[in-house]
Amino acid sequence: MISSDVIRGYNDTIILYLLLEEPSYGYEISKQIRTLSDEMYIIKETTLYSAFSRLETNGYIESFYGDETNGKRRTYYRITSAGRKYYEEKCNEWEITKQVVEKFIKQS
Amino acid sequence: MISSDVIRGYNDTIILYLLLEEPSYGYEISKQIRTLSDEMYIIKETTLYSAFSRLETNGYIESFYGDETNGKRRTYYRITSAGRKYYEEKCNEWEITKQVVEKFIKQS
DNA sequence: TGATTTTACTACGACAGACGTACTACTACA
DNA sequence: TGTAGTAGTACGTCTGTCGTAGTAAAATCA
Repeated sequence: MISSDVIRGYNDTIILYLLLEEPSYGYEISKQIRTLSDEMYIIKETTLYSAFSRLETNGYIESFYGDETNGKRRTYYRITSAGRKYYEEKCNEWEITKQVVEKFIKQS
Repeated sequence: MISSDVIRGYNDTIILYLLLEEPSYGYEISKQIRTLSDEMYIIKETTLYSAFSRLETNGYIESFYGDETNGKRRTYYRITSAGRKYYEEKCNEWEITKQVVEKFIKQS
């Protein structure tokens, strides 16, 4: 299990990645993060929804209501072109971050 | 330049790494981070000194006063065995974090 | 000799992101 | 009818980072 502090800077990036192909909604994204990470990272609900609102405020995603549901009404999110651009930047930043961190890590 | 949010979870680890071989002090560590990261990451003074106090509170480092100085009196820090153990754990965690994050990153 | 720069650190308050807890609301199914 | 699963909201707290400012002593330079 990963501590939230180390992944903190990448929550937004992870969410954007999961919206690249098609719009999705909170509960689904939360499950995808869980399974794609092999249960190594389970995002907290409150963290996820506050990320959505931050991303929307910043213009990286847009929300709309869906019809079909298996419970409470879903809020779907769609990535914007600004969001795609931001995602690309974060991917580049990741490469640099990785290089920097690894100067201070002893590989076992 | 790396944004502080992405490296946030690794400030403590970076500091501990720089104390593995021999005790050091704030100003020196700050310069080492700067040069070792090729100017990619420049830690803020306040961030650094608050990390020291956190690490000491947690028993990962110990402080003592040095004699020689080129300015104000230095506070040196020495890593403890608990600190070494914590560092090792963080290195292992890094490997996992890296794997997880890279599932959500598109390499260019 | 006096002024400025560099070294080395401290104090204090603000802010953002993550999180705990609790709650709402609707569907499916036994 | 009630329990589990789906889907999301509200609210307050905590931690780490950072901006700003200030202290203090040695080194450097004019």
